[in-house]
Amino acid sequence: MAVEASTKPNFVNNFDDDDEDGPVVFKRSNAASRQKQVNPEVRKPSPSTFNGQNSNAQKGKTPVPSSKPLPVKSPPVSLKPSTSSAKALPVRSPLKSPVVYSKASSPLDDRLKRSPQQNASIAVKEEVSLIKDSNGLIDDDEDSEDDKPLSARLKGNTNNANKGIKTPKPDASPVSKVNVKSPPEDSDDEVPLSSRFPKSYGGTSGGKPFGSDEKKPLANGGSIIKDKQQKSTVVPVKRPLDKASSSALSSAKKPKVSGTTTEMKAKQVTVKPEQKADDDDHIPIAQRIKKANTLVIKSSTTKTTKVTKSFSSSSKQINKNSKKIMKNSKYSKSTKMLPSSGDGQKKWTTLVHSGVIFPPRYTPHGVKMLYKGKEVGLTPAQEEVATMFAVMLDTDYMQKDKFKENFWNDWRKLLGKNHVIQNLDNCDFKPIYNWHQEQKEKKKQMTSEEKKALKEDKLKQEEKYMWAIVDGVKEKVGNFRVEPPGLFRGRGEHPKMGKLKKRIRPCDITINIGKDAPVPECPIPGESWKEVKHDNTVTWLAFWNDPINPKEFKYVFLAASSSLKGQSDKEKYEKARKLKDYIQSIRTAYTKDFTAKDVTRRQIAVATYLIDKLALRAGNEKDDDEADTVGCCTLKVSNVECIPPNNLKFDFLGKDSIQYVNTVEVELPVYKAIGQFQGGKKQNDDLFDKLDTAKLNAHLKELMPGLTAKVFRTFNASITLDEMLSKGTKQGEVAEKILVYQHANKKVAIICNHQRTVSKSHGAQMSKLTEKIEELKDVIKDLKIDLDRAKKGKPPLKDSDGKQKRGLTPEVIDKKIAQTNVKIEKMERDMKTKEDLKSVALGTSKINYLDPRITVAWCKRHDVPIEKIFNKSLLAKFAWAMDVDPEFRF
DNA sequence: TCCAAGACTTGCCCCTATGTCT
DNA sequence: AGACATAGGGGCAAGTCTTGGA
Repeated sequence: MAVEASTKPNFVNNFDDDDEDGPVVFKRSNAASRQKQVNPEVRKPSPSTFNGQNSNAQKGKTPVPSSKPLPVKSPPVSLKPSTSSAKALPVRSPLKSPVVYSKASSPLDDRLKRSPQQNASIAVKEEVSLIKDSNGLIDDDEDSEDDKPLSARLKGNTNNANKGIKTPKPDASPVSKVNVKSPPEDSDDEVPLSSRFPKSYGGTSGGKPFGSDEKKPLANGGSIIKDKQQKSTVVPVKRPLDKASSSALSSAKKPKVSGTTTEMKAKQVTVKPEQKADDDDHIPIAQRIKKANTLVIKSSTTKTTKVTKSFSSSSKQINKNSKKIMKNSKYSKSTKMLPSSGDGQKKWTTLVHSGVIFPPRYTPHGVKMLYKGKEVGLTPAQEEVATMFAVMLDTDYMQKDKFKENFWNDWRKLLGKNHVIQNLDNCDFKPIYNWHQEQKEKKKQMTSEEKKALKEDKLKQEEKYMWAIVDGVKEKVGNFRVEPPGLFRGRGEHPKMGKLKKRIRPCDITINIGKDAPVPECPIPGESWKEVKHDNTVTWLAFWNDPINPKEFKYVFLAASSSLKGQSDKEKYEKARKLKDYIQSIRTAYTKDFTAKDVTRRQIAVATYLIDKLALRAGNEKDDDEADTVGCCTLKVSNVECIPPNNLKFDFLGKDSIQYVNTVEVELPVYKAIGQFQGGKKQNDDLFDKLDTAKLNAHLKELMPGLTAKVFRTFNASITLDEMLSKGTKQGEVAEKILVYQHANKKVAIICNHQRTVSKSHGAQMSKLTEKIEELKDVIKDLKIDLDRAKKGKPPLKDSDGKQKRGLTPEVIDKKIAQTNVKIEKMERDMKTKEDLKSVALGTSKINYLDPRITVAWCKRHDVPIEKIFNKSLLAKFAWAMDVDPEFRF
């Protein structure tokens, strides 16, 4: 149904392959020069053989075809007048200015009592541990066990008595305190299973009592290691279990390609200003009904009766901030959300955008690489690819044979059979590498004016691509830049790493745009889009097939701050909140099924338990041409070790080949079931051989409409935050409250196993801090001596320069000692925090798992300026959550 | 019922701008 | 002013889940 965008035949394109001869206007982007180290710590300087160097920074400016301003009319309804370039379109503002909240929301259950959980062990990569030990300061409850698996750190344990560190430990509570009180039956339900565990099942185990910690989802992290496992062939055995995913809620998705169609000749765009939030005229009745249902469900929690109490300082801050953002963007924004997408169909009514921008064409640098010590001339196309490789000489990819092999296979095709270069081993890319380094250096040396000019220039070229007009509202586009060519950098042991990711051309790209909107002009003269669609059941603006895996797509979407994304974000969290109402029965159900006779049923029960307790991902099947990683449903026998009496040790590579290592005490029936599932299987066989994510999710949907495995992650993350914040926040300084927040954030990150590589300079930084602390301690020693002397009427000691110190009365000295002590304490605290978080990534959970309303409400309740927690982008992304009632609880 | 296409979310790392310290 | 540290944002890979169609 798609319509041809342009009438021009493609044959003209002189786009890329033909770069050499290419008259084209492009320059390659410098993406290729970006180096990513797989493992920075191991990074070795370029291997002898290939020495390369880098490519050009192709950041050139792409000649952007003249773009005519869209003939968009500004909707009369725009909430705020836009400024300047805003073209009078209303742009959704990230924040609503007046932060008002309602008092309506229910005080919410504080029944969520959960205790901390976990223990586990991780193999977090480190290099710093040494230092840590020497410092002797890194531990305190739960915070400093860097070498432990992330999850392990959650435990309250750690007998460290905070060597001298007086960190106001924010909330030792939720994590380390054992929740002894036995709440009413259901009180715990909303809490991650793990938290309840001990009570319910008091797993004997000689192991440490499950105690507090283990109750929440255990997580943990580990080093980033890759390993390869083979996929065992699974013989899916079906189970009658799931009747066509009953869930009324689910389903109902897109009616495929809507009106793409032929007639699309760009007409004048007429953006309808009208519809916004509540207009569902365009929604099919069936959906409206659904929508209505949804609303009912949500009503109690979501609706915020606007009341006027604006809350103190924080609110002001928010206002201020929002203004700032608006000012920056120069656009006004509407504050209303789009109508709930309900389940689906129509995502927009009118859509106008400018398409995508292409990376600049490759500009040959002419630097010759060596083959067997002699210079070799390459064509621009050959040189381009050689350069992609050369710039990666100092990355870990050079240690990977697969990378080199794949690169060589693709490059040699370009070289041709009879080329001088016959193998990679005799290649020396160093000259190119060196050239690239020089280019980088030059760029660095540019004056700030030059840099600024470049930046402005780029902005000017890109401006028009940055925005889309959705239903009359100006929204930011996310990734409007087409990915430049480069070598594929797969993570872990990806079988395709090193392959050439070819240049994307207009004829690879499908555009999706409103029927009445003008089709974006193809920026490459003589070329045309592959197709132009008008599908309003989807949100993408453009896509192309991934050159590495043509079966997959790369989409251009709106930015995270857009209403469309905000809406679905909100729905995600609402679904997770809904799980609260079902969690008890779900847990009861799967507990019962631990001993079911039907194996599939038992596997579903155990898998659900693991997903709930450990926040594991679902674990879809993967192809052989992907890195060998697993999730819950794809765990291999070898990934789980049974340790009597009832502990399970998990060790596997999860998403992004991040290692998950965690030893956890489980309920006896689970322990036994795992043993049974392993029985008679080989190490590499699937642990859950009767299960896959489709079956699992179908089952979950029977328990709660719309429930899928990943909802548990959101649920557990958010509820953990909510609980820790509400239990851990005390009266006091804002800084202390922020610590409480960070602490909770960290815990969630650990639960979700969100890791990051330890920075290269971490060790050095720690040593430096230690040194400074030692120096200050020496200062104190001297001061004490002076104090002593001063009290006896003697003059103070001479300073390091041998000069006599003056004016040191005992009072002055006392004061100095106190000040220095404060300094030391702060440094020690900082150091501890740093050590603590060196391998934990806090951002991921903040962006994806923590319901922002929890944060906003907490900020309001405790007078913490929201921008202390959310940066500019998060404020924009979570605009929809800003007016939440301060009493909101997840 | 199964598979694969399709759409969207999640996740880690790199680079750059900015802030802080010396 | 230069060195260093850090936050933020972009980039893009890698997941999850739904749906259409055989």
